Amino acid sequence: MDTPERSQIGTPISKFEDSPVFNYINSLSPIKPVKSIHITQTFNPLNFSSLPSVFTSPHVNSHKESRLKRHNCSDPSKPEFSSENGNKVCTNEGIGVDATQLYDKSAELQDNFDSGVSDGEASVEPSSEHSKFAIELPRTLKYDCGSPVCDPTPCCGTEAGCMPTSLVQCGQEASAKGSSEGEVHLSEMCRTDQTKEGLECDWESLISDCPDILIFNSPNDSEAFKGLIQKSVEPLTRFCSSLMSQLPRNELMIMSSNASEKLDNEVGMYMPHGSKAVTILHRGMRRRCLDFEMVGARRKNLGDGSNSSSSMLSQSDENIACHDKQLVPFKPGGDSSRCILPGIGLHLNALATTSKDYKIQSYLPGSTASLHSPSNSQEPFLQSLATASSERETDHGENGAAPVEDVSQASAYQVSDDFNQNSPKKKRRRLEHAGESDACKRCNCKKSKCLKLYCECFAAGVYCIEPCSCQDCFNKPIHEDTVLATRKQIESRNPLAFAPKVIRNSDSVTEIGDESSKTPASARHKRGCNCKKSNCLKKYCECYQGGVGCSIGCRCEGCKNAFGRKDGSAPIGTEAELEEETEACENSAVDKVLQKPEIQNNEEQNPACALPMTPLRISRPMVPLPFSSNVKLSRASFITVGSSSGLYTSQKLGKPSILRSVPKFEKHFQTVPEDEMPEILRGNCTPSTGVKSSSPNSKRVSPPQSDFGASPSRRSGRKLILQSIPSFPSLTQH
DNA sequence: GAGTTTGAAACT
DNA sequence: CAGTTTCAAACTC
Repeated sequence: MDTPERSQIGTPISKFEDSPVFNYINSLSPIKPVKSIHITQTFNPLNFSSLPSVFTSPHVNSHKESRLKRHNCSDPSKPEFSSENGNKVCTNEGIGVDATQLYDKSAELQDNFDSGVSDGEASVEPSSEHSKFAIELPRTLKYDCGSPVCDPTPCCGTEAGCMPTSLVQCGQEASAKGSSEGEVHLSEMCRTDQTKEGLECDWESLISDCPDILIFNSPNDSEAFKGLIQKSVEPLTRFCSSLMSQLPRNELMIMSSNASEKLDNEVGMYMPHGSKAVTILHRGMRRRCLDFEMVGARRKNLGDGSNSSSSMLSQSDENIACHDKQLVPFKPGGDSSRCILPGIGLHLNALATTSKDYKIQSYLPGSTASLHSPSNSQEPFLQSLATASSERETDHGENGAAPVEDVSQASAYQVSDDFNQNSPKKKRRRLEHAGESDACKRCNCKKSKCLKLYCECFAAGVYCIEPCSCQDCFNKPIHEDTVLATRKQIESRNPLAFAPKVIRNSDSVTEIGDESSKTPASARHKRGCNCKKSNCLKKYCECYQGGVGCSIGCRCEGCKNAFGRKDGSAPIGTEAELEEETEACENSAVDKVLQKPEIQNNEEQNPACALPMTPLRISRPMVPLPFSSNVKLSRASFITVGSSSGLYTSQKLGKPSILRSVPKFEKHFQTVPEDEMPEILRGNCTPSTGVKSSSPNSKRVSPPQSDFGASPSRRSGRKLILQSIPSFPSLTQH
């Protein structure tokens, strides 16, 4: 349905005109949709018609295209699109683009929309240029309208007409006013990493945010407009939600806080409670990840509306924030560092990354960041958008064995998927052997339907994919509802269930001098292990698997964890860490071997990574760690969502660490401005508390919490923790 | 590749 | 909260 309509749109009138929205817009705008034709053409083929195909297989479909786009655009030099709009165009696609570019792009896109669809008030700009972009638009639009969920008719039809206008206007304004300014209504626009934008938009917010832009003859008009938009919103939001669920692994979707919230509200049914509509997939993630955020955190943003950079709580928010604020400031040349997404994977949400100073490192707690890359920082984030594919390739390429995976992952997950090996197991092993097991693990569930934490995929917050050899798998986009519901259920039972199991201190990386910090010891398993026979020397041990030492929180027996034994009596604090680290150092050659990889990882995680990554760097991390920890972490990080509980935990714990291990984390802490801290973190976030209490594992988690919770200084502690995220150090306080 | 071991997750 | 069962990964042969 969509397709035909859309295509027709190009032919100016036809059905499109019929849509109420369209009509409304037309009435509003002096300009007539002559140019719509351009758009139409573009849209028809690509976007709407093939929606199902596009979304259906997140893994494959979108990637291919995205990939192509990326390549094309990634190259700034490429003038193809550039010309007038050129850079912008590329930006959309190319992740690598600067924030500014992105910003511009959004504006352009909007423009495009205008020209293509209805000019509405935006009319101001000449559409001629837009036509050029039209080509690209379709691409972007694809994602938008394609979704089956979305009502083709209302959604697409209207979208084309409506969205563009409103958005365009806002975007134009923003761009016009100030690209320099920082404020960006553009942010309101939705974007996917590559070019797919416009997925979701908060119409209301747009309208409210861009009062200047939108001109209504009368109050009634505005209301009417809203109404129209609203109508279209619902399907749109649905579509978005579905879209998100189906986004290709590498895709990054960025929404404004408002938009995201709206989505959440609208799509609540689709999204897990408190989860963010925004889905962020990063390199590490090949699959779509659901980002579950604390709603509360987000709320703040909402309130902030335009500027509240400070309040960004969730990842998505962060992202948004970056785009909104930071991105704008961004210069192409760049401070890559500015918009640093703390850890992409992790709870990005929890971390508020607004400040430029932030270094990814701090955030990156081991969780996500660690992953391969440098992506930890926002910059990486941005880069990733632009260059995700390239990076991956690089990274893995270095590994040597991994290349296949990386490559595949990088640009097209499909590839990896396609990269069929005869048996799933083999595939899996292959990958693992490649050393990049981390990239993606595949599960082999038989009875859990991949809806329990037994399933690594599910636990990681990712859908199972072809390579999985699971049976009766429900962990697929098709069963999204079930997955979300189950997830929710599990989270209700244990808020930390989806938190990264291992919390790492990324700080170490920052401080080059400190090798000790780099040691796994700095990281700890959130709950600790309970090993009895493995002596914490095998992967059965989650601590060992995660490449971290055991801590007091562990209930293991006969612990011989190479990364650090739990000292029953020893305080966990910094000292403990030091001890552990020392031990680790002392460890036999084996340990050393093991440790090395870890260190490397840390480095990668390190904020430094945020800087443009050199292939070397990338390569290092890529090196297969003896432990798959990286992998898991990476995954986990993405997943985490949830509740961020992990973060919270770490935070609480972290406090103490700050006191003792000031040197390590100090920097980070300093860097972090309170303003930027998420509400949750700042305040007594109930969530954290709740998490603690609720968590079944409270055993380990709770201790630190309780201790800290009592302390008045909590706040500061949290801050510190957030940045550094040393989970266990906190224990030391005692 | 099949079977065993292990410990987390889930259940009672 | 503790004990038991279930489950799937890790490991061994």
